[in-house]
Amino acid sequence: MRYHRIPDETIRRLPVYLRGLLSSAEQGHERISSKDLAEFLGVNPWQVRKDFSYFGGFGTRGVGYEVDNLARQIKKILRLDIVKRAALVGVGNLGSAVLAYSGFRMYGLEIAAAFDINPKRIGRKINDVRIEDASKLQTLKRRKIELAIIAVPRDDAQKTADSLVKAGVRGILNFSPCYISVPKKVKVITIDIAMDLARLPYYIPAG
Amino acid sequence: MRYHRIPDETIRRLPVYLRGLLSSAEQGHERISSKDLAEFLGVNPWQVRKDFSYFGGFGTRGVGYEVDNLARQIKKILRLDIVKRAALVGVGNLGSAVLAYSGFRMYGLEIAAAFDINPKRIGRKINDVRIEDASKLQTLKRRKIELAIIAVPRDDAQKTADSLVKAGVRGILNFSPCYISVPKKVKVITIDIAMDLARLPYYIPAG
DNA sequence: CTATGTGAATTTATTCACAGCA
DNA sequence: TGCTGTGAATAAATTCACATAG
Repeated sequence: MRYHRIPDETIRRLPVYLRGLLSSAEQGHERISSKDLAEFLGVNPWQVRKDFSYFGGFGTRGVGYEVDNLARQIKKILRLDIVKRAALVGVGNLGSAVLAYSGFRMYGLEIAAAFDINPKRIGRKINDVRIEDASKLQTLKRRKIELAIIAVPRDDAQKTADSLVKAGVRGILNFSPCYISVPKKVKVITIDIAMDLARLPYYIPAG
Repeated sequence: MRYHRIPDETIRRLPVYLRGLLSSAEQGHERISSKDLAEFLGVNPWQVRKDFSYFGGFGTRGVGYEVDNLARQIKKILRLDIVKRAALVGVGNLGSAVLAYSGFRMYGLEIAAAFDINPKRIGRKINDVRIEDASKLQTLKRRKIELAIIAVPRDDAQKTADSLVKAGVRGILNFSPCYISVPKKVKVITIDIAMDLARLPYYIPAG
């Protein structure tokens, strides 16, 4: 492998591969070929191999990939090899669902704190996480929590992000349907549920 | 404008533009320039103009875009000009949040039906939608509902998708963390919350 | 003989620079 | 003059084809 910039799309796919590998391990497989992995995930085998090749390749020619090892390598690349803790801000409908969601664990992610401004919610516990007053967001700094999930109403999203950045957060998963502006060193990924649904009708020819 | 295939990425951005335009209209603006729209959404002005140019261009040189008209045009392209009804399958934590979410309306989308297999949930109402027995999925055909949201546990996702396809559904928003296989005529968009969060640490250099 | 790894070819998407119209 | 619209240039990503290693 020669020096390459890693394509962003490759990074986007790594968690997909990881998911497939963890499933495969669950099913007791020790080895998997790019073909089988690709099929399971709905992508192309050569895409899989190309993606891995950016990191030097993890397989054995003629054989395939060793499932556990590959999963471990990907976790390392994604910096998921040590458990990462995240804070949730906004424990409404969506926030509560996120807090109750069990799918983070497989990636070594843990929702370790939750915040809200609603006094009725503060103090309650969901999934062993006590909901704290959102005015205490600065405590994230000394708690060394650098990831956050924003699930507040749209009009509060930007100032929530500002507080999070001030508290040292460096990665934000944003569920609010708006663009949020942050310093370059902070990475934001926005999920807009309605927008994704809104894109479906385009692909459905007149009916 | 010459004949072009519309890039998929352009389609992906159209709902983003629409969101910006609706916000702009809300704030009382009648016109907007590609520069202002782009800034508001966190994209480049030339990207905005290029995207619109695939459809022939909607603006007036030297002036900008007429907000209402542009929003209407985009809705038409996305086939959101007439209200589209969607069914939700799986009314657990995430499903309930989706059902309670108010953000669909702005795109002319409506969650018009909800299904679950849990007898405790069947019959309950959330947001005026009565939860029906998931064995009644076939009724979607005569109700002319062609969009669906899957929010069931991972291991039920594929067979839920199969039932939906059988019921005539042609667009699926899948919240289950797995690939689901469908006929080519059906479009699936998968949102995997954990996966998106899992991608953040990569962008955060050692700390 | 099998399945990986990777340069090269191709396709797709972004960015630029400026012509064209109000 | 100002901002759109768009070919052309550039960059990025995907696909291919096959050499290579086990």
